Amino acid sequence: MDARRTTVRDVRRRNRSVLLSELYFHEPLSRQELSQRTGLSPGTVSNVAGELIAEGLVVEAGSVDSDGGRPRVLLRVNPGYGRVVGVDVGETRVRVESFDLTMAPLATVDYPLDSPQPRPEPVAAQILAGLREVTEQAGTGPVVGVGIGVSGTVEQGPPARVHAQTLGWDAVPLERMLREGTDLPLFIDNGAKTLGQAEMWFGAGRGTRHAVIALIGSGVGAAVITNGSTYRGATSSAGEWGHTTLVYDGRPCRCGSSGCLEAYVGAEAVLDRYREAAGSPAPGDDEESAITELVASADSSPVAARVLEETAGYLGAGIANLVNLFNPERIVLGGWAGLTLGARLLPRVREETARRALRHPYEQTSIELCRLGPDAVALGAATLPVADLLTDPGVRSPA
Amino acid sequence: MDARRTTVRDVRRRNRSVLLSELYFHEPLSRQELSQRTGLSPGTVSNVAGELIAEGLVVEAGSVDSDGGRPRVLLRVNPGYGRVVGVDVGETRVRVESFDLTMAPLATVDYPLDSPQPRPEPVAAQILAGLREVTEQAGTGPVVGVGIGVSGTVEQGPPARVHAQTLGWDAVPLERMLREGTDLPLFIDNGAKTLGQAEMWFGAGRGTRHAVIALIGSGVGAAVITNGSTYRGATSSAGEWGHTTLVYDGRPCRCGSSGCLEAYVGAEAVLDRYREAAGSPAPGDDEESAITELVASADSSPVAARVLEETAGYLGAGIANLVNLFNPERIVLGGWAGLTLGARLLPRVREETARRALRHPYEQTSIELCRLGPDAVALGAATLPVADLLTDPGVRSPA
DNA sequence: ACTGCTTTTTTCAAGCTCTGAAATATTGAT
DNA sequence: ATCAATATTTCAGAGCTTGAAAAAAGCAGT
Repeated sequence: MDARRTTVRDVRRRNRSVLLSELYFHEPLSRQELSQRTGLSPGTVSNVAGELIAEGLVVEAGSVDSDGGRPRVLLRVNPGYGRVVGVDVGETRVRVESFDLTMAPLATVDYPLDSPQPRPEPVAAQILAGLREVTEQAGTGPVVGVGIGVSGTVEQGPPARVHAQTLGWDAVPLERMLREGTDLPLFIDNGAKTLGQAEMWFGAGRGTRHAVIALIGSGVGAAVITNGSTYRGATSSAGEWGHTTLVYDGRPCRCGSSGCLEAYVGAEAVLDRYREAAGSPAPGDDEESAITELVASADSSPVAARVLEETAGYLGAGIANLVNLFNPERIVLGGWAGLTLGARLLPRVREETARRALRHPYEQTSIELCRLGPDAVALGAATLPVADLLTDPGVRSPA
Repeated sequence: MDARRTTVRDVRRRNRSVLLSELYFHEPLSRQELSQRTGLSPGTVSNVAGELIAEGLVVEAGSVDSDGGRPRVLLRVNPGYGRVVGVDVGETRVRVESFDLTMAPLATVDYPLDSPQPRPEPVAAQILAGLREVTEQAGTGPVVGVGIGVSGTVEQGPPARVHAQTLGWDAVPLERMLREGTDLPLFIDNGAKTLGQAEMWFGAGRGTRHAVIALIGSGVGAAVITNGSTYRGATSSAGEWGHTTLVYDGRPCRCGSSGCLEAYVGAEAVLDRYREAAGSPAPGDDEESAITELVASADSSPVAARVLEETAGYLGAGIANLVNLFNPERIVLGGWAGLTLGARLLPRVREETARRALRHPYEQTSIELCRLGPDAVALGAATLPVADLLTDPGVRSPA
């Protein structure tokens, strides 16, 4: 099927990748441990590690006793080998953040969007300005790459194009637009997917290979991770959980269809349902505080309690669908509304999911809350160039 | 992540696989064409092909002029290298079928199941008997492997266990039970998945890498193919489309939940809905003829027309969910009921899907009918050992 | 028949890569 | 100092692919 030849050189590429990845996620490690973990012979580990050290990607860092014998020299990824930048193009602001190679944050800038439906050109300009800014601030070493998480679906190009209904963007060639201002490697992806990536590397998804990060904000989205990598489908718009029909011919959804999950458990939808049930809007200046208020009032207000109870039902059913279709090891519930609602509703959501999902896949799944919060979109985006580096560490020029 | 070392030997393994697969799906091919298609140098192709020929996996088959020069020698996979057996453990019978390596059918035997809830032991005995039978009948060459498609979810072991609610099987160690009667390599999988595999190789899924085979029989299932291979999830029970909630708190489903897709578009459910609407059961002795009758009567019976129209709506919504979540290139509608209903309803189903799915992923998808019919479960199962052979052609002993 | 021309296959030295075994390095204990 | 215990490095050996050159196999014309 996959008619791609393999040469001896690919062997080295792959083994460099295996070694570096192992080190990245389990540092510090001695050559000897590395040999055991990767299955490579000590000779090869020594050889490859030497190469990586010479290139500056890896550094020796102290040593540790080994009862009686020569001490083990510990190796780590060199955080200063280079920097990566993550960009979060949200619905209200552009955030640009830089990190060292081990994802320690270095600098951040935020730009508010001037309109809820900003034109793409100024946004691209903001991204480029932010890029310059964080690059000039703290940190040394070349920028290895830039990851960009956008709240919309991204058609992987080249050049990548962005379709974002909420921003009013249709097939915006963001990659080409940025390309005019920078030569750095660019990685553009959907924001929900980059957030999912962040949870997989550093949050509640750690250690699993099959997970779904279910995100509830004003809208609803998901990142599906299968076999350790983000599931994209044919044109990388997979995972549109929010617009999955849950209530046939139910409430109208902003996508034009009706009965979508988002029309029931999205923050906006929850508040709408409350308003209809209570006859008056939920208190709070904005969606975010309104949801918080709603959850807080559940103990005293029967109406709020009922709306939340119903929400748990819908959400449980939506999650059960994920369980049945994807059979993940873990479902991670996040997004700002997901966290607020989940803090109270998680046990009920688990029950409702159990009631509706098939027993066998349900038993294989744990349902948990996100650990990183909704601001991790930029972190996850910055992860993309690092992942690329780990997958194929070798094409780039040494520092 | 994937801490697996690679050695020089893997290079040969992979290239053997690439070459053999290319040949399998595009034969006949000359060495020179093979070199172009795989990207391997002529020298390597010659070398690897020679090895495969010596082992009997590949044969030279005629030659073809090449204007003016030395004629090209055509190569093909040797159909007589060995045989494969496919088993279909359905709800009413066990079918065992043998094929040559290129999937030309050689022999078939059927055994009716003595009860709708047969005990596993006699079924295993029937499989083994069928295996002996088809092996002794037509065909020569050793049996390379046996694939088994079971109507239930299969927990890939080892040993593989089968959970089949309709058969009344719970964690049946089918692999171990068969192992006592044969030493052949066994591949056990869900019947919907093997049928999907058959459609991918020889049916409506050919040429795509991302597809969903949606199957409607008495129940409803699906096989999801991503990146060219069947999606299994963490414990290989992924793709349970039929028990996905489509109508929140809707009709009760035999799985214990309610509002499942299966409770609306499964053959049994369609007939139930007709009975409720018409006040009398649909004509026909069994489910299959009843569905056929129902479709046939739609032009004259308003009730039948309405039930079918509603079915198209539910099915369209269910398919739209697949489109949104998996973003496939193609949706293939099959199963005996799916084919009968689809013959009439396909245009309406497409419309309903379009109405409910997101525009972008919908435009990437074509919706078609199965080409192989529901009997291809055994064919698809027999495909499993072949796929294994193509992936790693080398461990086995030469013919 | 023989020669020249064209195109396909095979052959082969070179250059990589991993491995297992042996050699070397490093440190604490005697 | 010397020994013992480990950790690393070195190195010959074997397996791969490659690109170039050589060989093979027809066809056409003389």
